Amino acid sequence: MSESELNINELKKVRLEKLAELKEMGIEPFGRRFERDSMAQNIKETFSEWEGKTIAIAGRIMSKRRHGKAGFANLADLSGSIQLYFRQDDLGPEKYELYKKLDIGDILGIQGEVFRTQKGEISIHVRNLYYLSKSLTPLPEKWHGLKDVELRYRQRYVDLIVNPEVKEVFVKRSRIIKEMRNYLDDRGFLEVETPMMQPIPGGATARPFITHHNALDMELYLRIAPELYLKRLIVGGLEKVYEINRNFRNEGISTRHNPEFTMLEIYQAYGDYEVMMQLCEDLISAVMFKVNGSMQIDFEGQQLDFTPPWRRVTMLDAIKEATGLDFSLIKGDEDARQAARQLGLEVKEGASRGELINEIFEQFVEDKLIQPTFVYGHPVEVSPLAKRNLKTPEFTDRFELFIMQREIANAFSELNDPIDQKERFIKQVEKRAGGDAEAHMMDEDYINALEYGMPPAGGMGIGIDRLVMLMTDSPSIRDVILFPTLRPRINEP
RNA sequence: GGGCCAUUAGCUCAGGAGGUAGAGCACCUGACUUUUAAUCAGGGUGUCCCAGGUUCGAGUCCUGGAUGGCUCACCA
Repeated sequence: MSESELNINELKKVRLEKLAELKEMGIEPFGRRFERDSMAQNIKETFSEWEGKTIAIAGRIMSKRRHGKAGFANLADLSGSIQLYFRQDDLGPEKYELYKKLDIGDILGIQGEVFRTQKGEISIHVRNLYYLSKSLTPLPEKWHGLKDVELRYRQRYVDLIVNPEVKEVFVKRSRIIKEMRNYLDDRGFLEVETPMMQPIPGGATARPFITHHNALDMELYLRIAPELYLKRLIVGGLEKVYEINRNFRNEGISTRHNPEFTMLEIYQAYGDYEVMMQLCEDLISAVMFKVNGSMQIDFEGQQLDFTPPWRRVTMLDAIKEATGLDFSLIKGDEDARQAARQLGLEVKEGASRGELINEIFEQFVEDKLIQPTFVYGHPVEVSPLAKRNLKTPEFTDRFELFIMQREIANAFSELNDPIDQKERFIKQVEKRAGGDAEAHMMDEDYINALEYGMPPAGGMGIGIDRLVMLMTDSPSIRDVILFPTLRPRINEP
């Protein structure tokens, strides 16, 4: 006997005995294909059409109430759950014995007639039952469900079985993404796939995961963003492209950060950041309406209103509003450092005006942005891939969408000047040499692509997980990712 | 990575001031042919997260560790 068999608990032993008994009766406990013709919720919603009819249904036994020679059980499928009624006089002693042996968690195929009990519960009067899968491990308690968050994330399959609201979140997540695809496909955008493993990880400032390719004997990085590849496609003439896929960032984990997360990135040739702003507002509000049926949602007790148009404010105006500081009057780096110190910020040696503007924004403004708000006009220092603003070249044509203090989208007019781009890469490389592990690496091939000529373009990234959090009122990113990253646990299933 | 908190039965949780382990659900035995958190009678199934230490004695106190949650830092 192996150790795991020795350590098996009593509850499991009982089920293994039942399994053996089923086999002795000639019943295969792990069945095969079952042709079902109905779903639980559908039967309940349109009962009059089903009453008295014989149907076939399949699902998992979630509860059982036996009364001597008759009894009930509840069967759950994807749609919901429905009550089953078993009666020895109708089933015969052999099949009734199968009912008696049922455990909560077993997966059955059922044939029977739809009816309503004396107490009014729509039910199925079972005529035949087929074991499709015997459950050997008992499920958590029916009333409280599974609450232990660690177990919920580690064993999401159990979470999905016993906590119906979890299933709803992920069904909704799927619908949100589907509606995004519909929206973009309808407007002529082409969905593409670009490398997840990149020799130079670009398109964002973040630490990458490093891996190694044996045959090529080279380091590869899991992508931190698809941006530079998608823009190569804009150079190539695909004009309107998007990608919905995972990014990987080797950084801290929190309620808003998972090492792998899903981004939607969109690029449109001949557009700019204002086109993207419009697209962003249209896209998110359209998805919101299709999925939620309303432009208002509750998030952690806060009413959010997605009705367009959304507020638009420059970063400098937002700072002025929150702090009283008018950076249009604070010109040099030294004056900026002085102003930042007055706000109580710890100012790094040599911090530039643009960097400080960004820092002040993050410190004093972000947490005030509750309703959907576009903040635009970011300093060029923190926007190495964005086009400069024509009138104020120290700022870029860039915006971020904030909802509920979180950055949901980031977009800009794409920098298509290869000479400017190269200079900005060089600045990033200098920062990197100075110890900033998140600064960009030089990407010569990307410069090469730009040198062939990239049409002016607008580009945007939308964090899908955070949007799903908002739309499903989920406090943690782990609630919207089926299998969030956790430390592996030894000696546990 | 720092701070705070948590970890007890399959699940949800109690365990006062250190005295040798509890409840509900689940499970097992029996009764019950339209119940529904079914009911009734009986049964406790445990590495009290791990390793040390203090003590006559530790689920409880101390030290270290593991895992998780929140939070700060970092970021999207």
